[in-house]
Amino acid sequence: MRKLSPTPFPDHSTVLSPGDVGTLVRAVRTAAGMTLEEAALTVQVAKQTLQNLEKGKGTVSLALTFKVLAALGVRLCWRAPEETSPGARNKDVSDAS
Amino acid sequence: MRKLSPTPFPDHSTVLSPGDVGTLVRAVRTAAGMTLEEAALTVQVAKQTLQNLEKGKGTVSLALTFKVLAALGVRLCWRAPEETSPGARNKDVSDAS
DNA sequence: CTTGTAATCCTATTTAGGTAGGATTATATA
DNA sequence: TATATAATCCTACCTAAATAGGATTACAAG
Repeated sequence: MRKLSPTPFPDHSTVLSPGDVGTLVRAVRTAAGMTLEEAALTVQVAKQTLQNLEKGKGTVSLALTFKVLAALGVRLCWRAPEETSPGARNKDVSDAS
Repeated sequence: MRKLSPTPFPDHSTVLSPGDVGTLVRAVRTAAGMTLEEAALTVQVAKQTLQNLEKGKGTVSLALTFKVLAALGVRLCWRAPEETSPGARNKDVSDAS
């Protein structure tokens, strides 16, 4: 029985690229002890697609992405722009970077 | 000169569906006083695509989505699963809904 | 009401995503 | 080293995304 080597979680909490999503997804999946194919079956998405997502290819659709994130129990949250223009709102969530 | 009616920001900070992304993008865009076509030009994406994004169609790709979010100055962050399985990491942010 | 403009909707074309299936490579353990 | 299995890579097919362009509708202000 081969052991799944868990990949590290991102060091920061920000998610601002497909690559960040991929790192996150992979970390959660491996932490849960699921193989790529297992996860693909669970989430009901092609293993190739899941791999593309984990590899940070920005080709995956939003629908698929949220489907995967939901299945893995990952939640995203937003932060408004610094000071784009007067009237901009902001919700602090303990910044990291 | 017609006034742009700003759409409200989401009431919650979580982003767990294409619809949430759309609401967010539209709120930021209108808050910045940009028209849909203006924004499309700025971000360099077809106005139809931007509209699909704002309308919550999950068809838009991750790459396009982050391109738009970056251009609008919106940042996303993640929260690990509550207690998916033993060994899972957790970052408490006291969420409920 | 009229006018200017933003948003929505529509169509066609091109490109790329999503998928299944299998082959190949890497790697953890015995 | 041998072996089992996870991960990566590859091919091909079909559907859908992304786009440009224009028409239509909604709407705020004069």
